[in-house]
Amino acid sequence: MQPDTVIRALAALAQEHRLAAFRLLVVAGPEGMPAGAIADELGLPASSMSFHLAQLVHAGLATQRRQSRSIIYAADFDAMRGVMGYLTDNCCGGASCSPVDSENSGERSAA
Amino acid sequence: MQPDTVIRALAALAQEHRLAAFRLLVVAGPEGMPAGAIADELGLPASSMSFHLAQLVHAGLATQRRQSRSIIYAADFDAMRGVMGYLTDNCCGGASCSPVDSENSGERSAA
DNA sequence: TCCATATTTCGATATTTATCGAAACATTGG
DNA sequence: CCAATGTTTCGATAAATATCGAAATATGGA
Repeated sequence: MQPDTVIRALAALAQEHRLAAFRLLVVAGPEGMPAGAIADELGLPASSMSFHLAQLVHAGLATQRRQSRSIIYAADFDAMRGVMGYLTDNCCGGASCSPVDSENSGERSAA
Repeated sequence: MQPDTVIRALAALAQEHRLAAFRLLVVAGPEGMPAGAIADELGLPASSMSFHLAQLVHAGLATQRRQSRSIIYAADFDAMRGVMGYLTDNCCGGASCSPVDSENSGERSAA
């Protein structure tokens, strides 16, 4: 993953409403969530939400598909994995920054 | 780690020169690096570099200490760990987002 | 066809961010 | 005390971003 791609992804997540939206998409899983439901959940006007969702898509962190009248957004987990990989490789001092601690057997579900 | 803190950190890293600077600090380790050396490395005017380094410090990702005439910046690895933990916990679908291939993916792009 | 629903695009505006030279500030050495 | 060095702060400006109502664009159903 190239620095420019990472920067776009980080910029997309570095905003209150987009981070919240992305978290909703992560919870929603591969099936995704319609734009209106996300806007309702976050209490944002449709046009503002559309603006932010478009940025997530443009950053490669979310996908977009139409289903009847709704447009369904879904998190792109591969892209997020790529970002995490880049940060681990380039922005962490060795393995000490790895989110999966050595004592933990590999799962870090809820904290 | 609170969303607001994470957002500030992500915003700090979501900029070409700051991401490059932070990577230099990560390589430099706890001893850190003087502002001038970072500016030289990145080919930026001192005032621009100072602006970006201040943002890294304000975001909590770097520390600042004076040593004689130089001001030494160093990466705050705990803060970075905190960011990684938040992303893993909240922005990844379970453990599937863990960068398992970080060791053998020979990707090493320059910033 | 006509209307309701779901979402995006447009337009205008306010805020934030990035840039960099010049000037100011702090520290060291002569 | 004065000059040199390393860095920050100031000022001005350009560019990007966030906001949201209104209008436009799809889709589905009566």
